[in-house]
Amino acid sequence: MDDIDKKILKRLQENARVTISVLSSEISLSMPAISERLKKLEASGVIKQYTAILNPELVDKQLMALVYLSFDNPSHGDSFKNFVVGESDIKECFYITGDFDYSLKIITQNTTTLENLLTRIKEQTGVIKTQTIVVLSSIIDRPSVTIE
Amino acid sequence: MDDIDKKILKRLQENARVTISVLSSEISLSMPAISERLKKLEASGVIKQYTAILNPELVDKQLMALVYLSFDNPSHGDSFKNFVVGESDIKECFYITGDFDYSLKIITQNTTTLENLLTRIKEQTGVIKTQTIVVLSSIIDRPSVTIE
DNA sequence: TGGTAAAAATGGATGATATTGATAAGAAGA
DNA sequence: TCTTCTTATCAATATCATCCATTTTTACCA
Repeated sequence: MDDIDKKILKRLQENARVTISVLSSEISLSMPAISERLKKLEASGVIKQYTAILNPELVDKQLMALVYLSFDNPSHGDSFKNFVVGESDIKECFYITGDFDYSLKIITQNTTTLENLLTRIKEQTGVIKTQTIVVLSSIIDRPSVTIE
Repeated sequence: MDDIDKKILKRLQENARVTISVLSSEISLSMPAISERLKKLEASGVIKQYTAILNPELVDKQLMALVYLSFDNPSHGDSFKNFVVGESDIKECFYITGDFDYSLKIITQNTTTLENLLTRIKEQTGVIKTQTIVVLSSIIDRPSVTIE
């Protein structure tokens, strides 16, 4: 991955719908050259996905919360993973160091839907401790890793 | 925003580089109609951004950490925000309820770069307490909010 | 250093895709 | 019912992406 690839990635992070012809003129490389590099970046897995970032308030997801939880023993990891994958309002799930085992980021409609989700979480077998923190405001929320 | 708009958004979340002609045939609506709806969704701010999600391991960002911090009084919010905006390894910064004032999600190169960033964070005026949690593994990491 | 093979870039032609403008269909309100 | 606004379609044009043959560049090794 050289400087040209980094320029392509940086541009696609800013705007994933940028055309190859625009990339071509900005980077001063022919369109087929850009196109081939892009295909390789996609095939190699450097680019995981192209996605549209939506405004949460405008699609009726007004509440963000962070939930931490612990299990009585580590054997419940697989079933918990299946649960988490099926809950579309759980946006992040990390296995972490510290007092808790997992951290979750939840983006949901309102306190009612949060309450229901928390109930489902606490019903998972092996969950012995949870802590919920409500996000009051988002200072920054950058997608993914960035190329310098 | 009707069902057709939701279909467009859902598809763009899956793949932000999907062409209008593909959307047109999938949704059974003419290309100009899709194009116009898309422009409106962009102009209204429902679509905040199109971005490429990169593989952190393949762009040399191997370490994720969650940092919590408190201020001695609320007056330092503005300067802290400026600081956070300038630190590209800080991916999320939320003002939160609970024992701490802010939560940060950091994606960085290694323990050395994390240490340096933590030092800079603790140097911010008014910071009286921090806690750092290292992410061991990511179970799920979904971008943004989703349309059902 | 010079020669060779592999990789990457270019240019022009072709095919696909997007936009424009004119027009028609459908819904809401007087 | 008529008007008006919105949203759709169609056809033409313009733009864009891909393909393929050729050239240039890079990397490697004698």
